[in-house]
Amino acid sequence: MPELPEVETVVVTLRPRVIGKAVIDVVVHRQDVITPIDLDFRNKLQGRTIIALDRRGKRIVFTLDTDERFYVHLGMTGRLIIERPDAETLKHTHLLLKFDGFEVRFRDPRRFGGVWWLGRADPGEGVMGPEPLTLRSGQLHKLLATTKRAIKVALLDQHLIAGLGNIYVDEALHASGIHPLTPANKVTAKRAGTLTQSIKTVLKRAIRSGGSSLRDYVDANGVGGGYQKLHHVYDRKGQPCRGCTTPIKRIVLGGRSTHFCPNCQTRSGRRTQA
DNA sequence: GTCCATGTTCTTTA
DNA sequence: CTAAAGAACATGGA
Repeated sequence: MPELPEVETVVVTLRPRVIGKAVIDVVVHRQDVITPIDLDFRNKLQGRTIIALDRRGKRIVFTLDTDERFYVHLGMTGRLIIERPDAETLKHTHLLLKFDGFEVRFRDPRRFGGVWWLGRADPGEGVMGPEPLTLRSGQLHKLLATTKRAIKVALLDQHLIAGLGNIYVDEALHASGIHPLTPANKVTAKRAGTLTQSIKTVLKRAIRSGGSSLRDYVDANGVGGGYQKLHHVYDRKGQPCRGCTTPIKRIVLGGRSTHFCPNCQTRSGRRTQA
């Protein structure tokens, strides 16, 4: 469920509820969602006040009044939801943060997500690419020049650029008319500039719609997003391109399903397409 | 039963 | 060293 727009929406809806609030208690139902696995998370948080809540890539970063931090990653099916203390505890609820009058619950059936303790380390950890919303035009071109991988695969690499996932890479490539199989280092400076703009536009629109709810994504208030209705290619295999009516194609790249319009999206290096 | 899923990481192979 | 391909993680829905 979680790419940059979804994670941003969770942060924006959660932030006003937890900033300046003290954690009264913590209940850990599954210790193995926490890294390091032997951390006494309850002891670390109990009585501490949340002084900041931020997003870095797809990470939701909590800062405590001790200046220590931890982050939640939602993985594929994770949710971070505000609920009343008397609300039924649903299956796959692994963690509860109890505040005065409400709880923040982490639920994640597939458990690809979890909690990572940072201490005073940087949330980017030196292994995360730049934030796409503040990307400068020449910056992307420079990053893409470092790899021959298909542009689709390169943009999914969080080390190269942070926050993009399967939906928004497909949408941004379509918006900029770039074929997903184009080698990253063959993307011209001009096209990289267009792509930079497309990435920002797509992400901003998605944030404005509260993200994409395809399966079970909801924000911290349990409200779904609406951007899935505005997708041009993602999850639209066989349906007409909104620009030219050509049926949207689906291929597999880097093990991920990839959607594009074979008419609107071209490869920079001439020749036929796959 | 089969295939697929908004993510990440590791292993194998070239 | 780069990188492609595949598998792995775990669960649920169509």
